[in-house]
Amino acid sequence: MLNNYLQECLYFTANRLSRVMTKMAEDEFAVSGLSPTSAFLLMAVYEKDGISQKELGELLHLQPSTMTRLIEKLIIKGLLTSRIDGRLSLISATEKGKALEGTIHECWMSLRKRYTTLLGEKEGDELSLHLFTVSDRLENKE
Amino acid sequence: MLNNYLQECLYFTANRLSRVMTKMAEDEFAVSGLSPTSAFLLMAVYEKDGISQKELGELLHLQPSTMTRLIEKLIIKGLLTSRIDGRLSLISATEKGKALEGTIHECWMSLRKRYTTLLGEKEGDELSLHLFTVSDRLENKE
DNA sequence: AATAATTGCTTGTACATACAAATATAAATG
DNA sequence: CATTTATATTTGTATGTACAAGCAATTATT
Repeated sequence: MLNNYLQECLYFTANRLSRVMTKMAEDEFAVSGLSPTSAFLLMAVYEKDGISQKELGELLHLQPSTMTRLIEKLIIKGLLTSRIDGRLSLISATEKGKALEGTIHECWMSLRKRYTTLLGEKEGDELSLHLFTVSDRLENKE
Repeated sequence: MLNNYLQECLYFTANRLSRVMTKMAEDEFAVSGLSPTSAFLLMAVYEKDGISQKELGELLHLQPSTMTRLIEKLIIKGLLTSRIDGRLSLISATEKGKALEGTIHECWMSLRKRYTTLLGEKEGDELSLHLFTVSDRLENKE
């Protein structure tokens, strides 16, 4: 009976999956010396040098204060720089930051391989896309 | 291109969904004065008075140290008691804890209603069950 | 029975994320 | 142009969860 509650509650199942995936991702990204989220943040900066902090937050679906803290750490590590433009904070990768691009990409591929091996490639990708659209539906309507 | 990375990465989509659902659940459980996880812990104790801390952890898929901390808080609130039996810690609800059963059940139903309204009842339930089995598959095979 | 190994719980510490309030800049309105 | 409002960021603080190391109690081995 309680098991039903747990399996049927999207709060619980989503959080559990999140914990499992986080552990797996931290494991795969460990060789880069970065948390998975920081790694993705860097990827976003590779794609668009000088991207604003706000836009980064929207991409990653993280709160402004969280962005401040994440970026702060990466600046301290010497991987990012920021310059202020009006009320925007524009973020770029340093040389040291750019040097990590290959490693990060490899980590991301290992991670993907690891879970698609367990779930099947098709199912893994479909699930991920599904979760993306579900989050949208849950968030964008009030 | 980056968007693809984000939509295709189960780490990201799972974590995003987890954040969305956590916020929704905290919102719905607020009237009970409990975090959603604490509320589910109490539900587990209602179902099996004197359940061991270990078994609770297995049900909720949380680490032992996390269980210690969660239970500790609920004991301080006067909702649970624990007694030691050998190396097990057996957990029961106090009268005050039992008095919350109705409220908690209502919160859980509102939460479920809230997301099934957005996703459809069938899809919401199926997704939850799916995430449950996916987590199992990702965890139980090494 | 005495020592070793296992099991369950706790404690210290750390990390990711968030909210609320504060700050700083820009835009809009009178 | 002065004042209000909106926007982007930062800071202080809080919460949930976990890991690693330690402690305590039980079980196994000799």
